[in-house]
Amino acid sequence: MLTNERYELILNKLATHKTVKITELIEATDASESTIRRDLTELETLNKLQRIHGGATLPDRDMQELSISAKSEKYFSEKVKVASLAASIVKEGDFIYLDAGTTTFQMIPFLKDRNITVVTNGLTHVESLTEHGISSYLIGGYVKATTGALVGQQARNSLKQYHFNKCFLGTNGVDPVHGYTTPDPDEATVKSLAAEQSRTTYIVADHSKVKKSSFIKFLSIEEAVLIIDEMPEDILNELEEKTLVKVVQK
Amino acid sequence: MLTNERYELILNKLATHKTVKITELIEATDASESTIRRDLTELETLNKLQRIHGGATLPDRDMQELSISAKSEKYFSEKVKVASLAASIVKEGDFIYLDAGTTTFQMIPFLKDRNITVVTNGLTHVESLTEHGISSYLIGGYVKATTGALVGQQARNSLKQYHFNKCFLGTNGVDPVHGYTTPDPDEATVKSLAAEQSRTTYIVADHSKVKKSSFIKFLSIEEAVLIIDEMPEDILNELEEKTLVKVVQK
DNA sequence: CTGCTTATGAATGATTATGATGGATTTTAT
DNA sequence: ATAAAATCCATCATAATCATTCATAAGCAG
Repeated sequence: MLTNERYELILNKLATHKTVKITELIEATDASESTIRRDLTELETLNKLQRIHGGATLPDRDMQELSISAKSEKYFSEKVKVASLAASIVKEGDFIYLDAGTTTFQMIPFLKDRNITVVTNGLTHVESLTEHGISSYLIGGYVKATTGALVGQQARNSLKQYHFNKCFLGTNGVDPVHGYTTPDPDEATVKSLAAEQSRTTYIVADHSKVKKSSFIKFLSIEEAVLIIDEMPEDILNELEEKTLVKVVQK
Repeated sequence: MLTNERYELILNKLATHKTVKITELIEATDASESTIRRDLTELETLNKLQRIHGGATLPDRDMQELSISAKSEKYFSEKVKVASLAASIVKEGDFIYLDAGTTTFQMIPFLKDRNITVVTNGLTHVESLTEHGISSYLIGGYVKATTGALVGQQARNSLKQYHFNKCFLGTNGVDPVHGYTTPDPDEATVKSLAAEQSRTTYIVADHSKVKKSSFIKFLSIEEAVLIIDEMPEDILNELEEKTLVKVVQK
C-alpha cells in the first residue's frame, strides 16, 4: 500500500468518524504501528488532523478555526448578515478596499466568482481571499501582532498607491454626533486614508456599535454609507438626515 | 509495446484508481523498471500525473500545500545550516530585509531575542516572526498565491520606503557567469531593489543551486556575499575572485 | 553499410520508507 | 495512590524505491 493511499484512507476515516484509533488504522492498512504513527505525525504537520492519545481527530483547521473562533464571537450571525448585504453591493470588475476586522472578513466568501480586485490591510484576510480565488493586494506596513492588521505611516504610504471605487471599513463606534470611531490611532489613520482613496465608502457594523464612541474619529457620518443589521427607529432617522443607511431585511 | 501505449495504459489506470504502483505497471506492461520510471518522469513534466514514492497519483490535489511542503523538504537540513550561519551575522539592533522563501524562513527562529527589526515580502514569514517576538514590517504588493510572496510594482514602491543594513535573499541559481537568477520576473525586481536599499546583501542558498541559472538575473556575483552549505572546489575558487563566500563548516 | 539518434534494460550506490525493539510516558483500573 | 496496561517516542537495521550511469538494441537517414 502506497503512502498516499494510507494518507487518504486515514483522512477518509477521519472525515466520516471525526476520530480514528491507531489500532483501527493498523488493521485497515496492514501497516506497522511505526508507519501509522509516522503518517499521523506527517499529516499533523500538514494540519490535516490533530494527534491525540491513541489516535487522531479532526484539527482546529486554519480556516475553520478562524471561523470557529469568529463564530464564538458576539453577534456573529448579525455580522454575517451585514457582510452578505455589503458584498451584494460589489459588482463585476470592482476594485475594492477591505479593512481588517471580523465583519469585513465575513464578506470574503460572498465575493468569489466576481472577477474583482481586492486591496486589504488585513493579514488574516489574505489566505481566505486567495482560497476563494480572488485577486488580492496587501498594503505594506507595521504588523500589529494582536490583530494581524497593517498599520502606521508605511501603511499609509503604501495605500496611497491605490484607488478604489468601493471601500469597506469596520468600526468600533457609530454615533450621529461623534461619527465613526476606533480606539487605535494607527488603525484610524489608515481607515481615513482608505476612505479618501475611494469613490464610495461603506461602514459595516452590527447594532452593538450604535451610539458608542471610541477614542479616535476616523470619518464623519456623512462620509460613508452605513450597513448595519438593525437600528432603533429614532437614531435611524437622525442618521438618515446625514447619509444613506442600509439595514438588513428581517 | 510502444511508448505511447504504455503512456495510455498508465493514465487509464490512474484515472480509474487515482494511484498506481510501479510494480503494478511493470507487471502490466512487461517493461523494465527503468522504462516505467522514465515514463512517469515524462508524464509528470507534462503535468499528467504526480510521482510519489512507489508510484504515481493524479496531480493537482493540494497543489499549494504540496509545493510548499515539498520545497521545504528537499535539502531541508542544509537549508537550516545555511540559515543558522546567515542568522549569526545579524547583530543587536540591525534593520534587515528578509526575502520570501524557505531558506530565509528557517532563519527566523535564530533571530529572536536580538532586538532587531525585520522587513519582509514573505506573507508566510510574518506569523513566525511575530511568534518569535520580532518587530516586523511587511511590504505591500500583489499576493502571489502559490508562494505567499508580495511582488510587483506596488511591492517595489512600498519597499522604497525602507533602508537596511543587511538584506538576505534566496535564489534559484548561482552561477559564476550568469550571477544570481530566478524564474519569476516580478520577484526578481523586488529582490534587486531590496539589495539596492541595503548596505550589504547576502544570498542564502544550498548547493543544489550552484551552476544553475534561471530565467532572470537579479544580481551579479560581486554584489552580494554568498552563504552556502557546500561547494565544489573549482567553482568556489572562481566565485571567490569576485566576492566573499561563506561555506558552512562541516 | 555507417553513423546518428532514441529507447531500453541492467547495475550501482544513494535515498526513503518500513518494522521491530526497548524504554519513557500516559491512561486505566483498582 | 499505586500498579498494570496501553500508548508513545527514539533509535536502529532492513527492505523498498530512487536517480544515475552505462552498454546494448532498435530505428532511420544518408
